[in-house]
Amino acid sequence: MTLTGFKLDLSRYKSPSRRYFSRPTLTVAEALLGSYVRHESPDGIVGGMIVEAEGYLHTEPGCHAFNGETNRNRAMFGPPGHVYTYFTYGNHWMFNIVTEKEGCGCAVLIRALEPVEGIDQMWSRRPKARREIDLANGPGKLAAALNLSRDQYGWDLLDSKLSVLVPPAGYRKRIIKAYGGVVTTSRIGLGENKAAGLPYRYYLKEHPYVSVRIKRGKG
DNA sequence: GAGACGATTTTCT
DNA sequence: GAAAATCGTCTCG
Repeated sequence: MTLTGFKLDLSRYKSPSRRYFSRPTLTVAEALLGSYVRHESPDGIVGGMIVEAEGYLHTEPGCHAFNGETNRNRAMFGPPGHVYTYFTYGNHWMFNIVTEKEGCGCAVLIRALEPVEGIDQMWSRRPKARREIDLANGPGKLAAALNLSRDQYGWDLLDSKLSVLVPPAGYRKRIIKAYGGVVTTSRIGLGENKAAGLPYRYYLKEHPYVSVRIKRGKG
């Protein structure tokens, strides 16, 4: 039983195929809600259910790949289902999943999750958190809680210590319903001239572990 | 090699 | 609600 009352049955989750990640970025971003991220880190397994994600398309300036390939964003141009991590604001790592065809430059930012496995380890990696809800309700917090950083850059989610597991369709529908459906809004933290208004953010409406609830856009 | 900036978090008012 | 903290990456010279 999780803190939110919904009984998450991890045994029903399975590894997706490569095709799961090669679909359109926004499709993947929404599909990842209710999915599970699991990291078999050296200090133990940590994992949780994704409750918030954002899509980034190479065609819009909010995306790191908008201006082409660089040393930093190279992983975004790799095969789908691989990991793109980057460092920002002097302190924080962000965890992204590459989508669409290889060479596309598209990805999904995982912004929040509900801790399920390895919660003790998450507490140790998030010493400033006061409540369990604060362990991973933001992209920087999430990466810290899951022990993700430069080390995971370019990893394959289908063949590494870091993986995504997806629930059966019917079970996923129950999850979505349990949390009041999916909300679509504009993305968080983008400058005004960086396609800030595009509705590429998705989260579980009533889930308490979502990072930010007030932002313009539909929903 | 210098300067500007950021897909954030935390603390203080 | 405002602002500091903090440093890798990119751009330009």
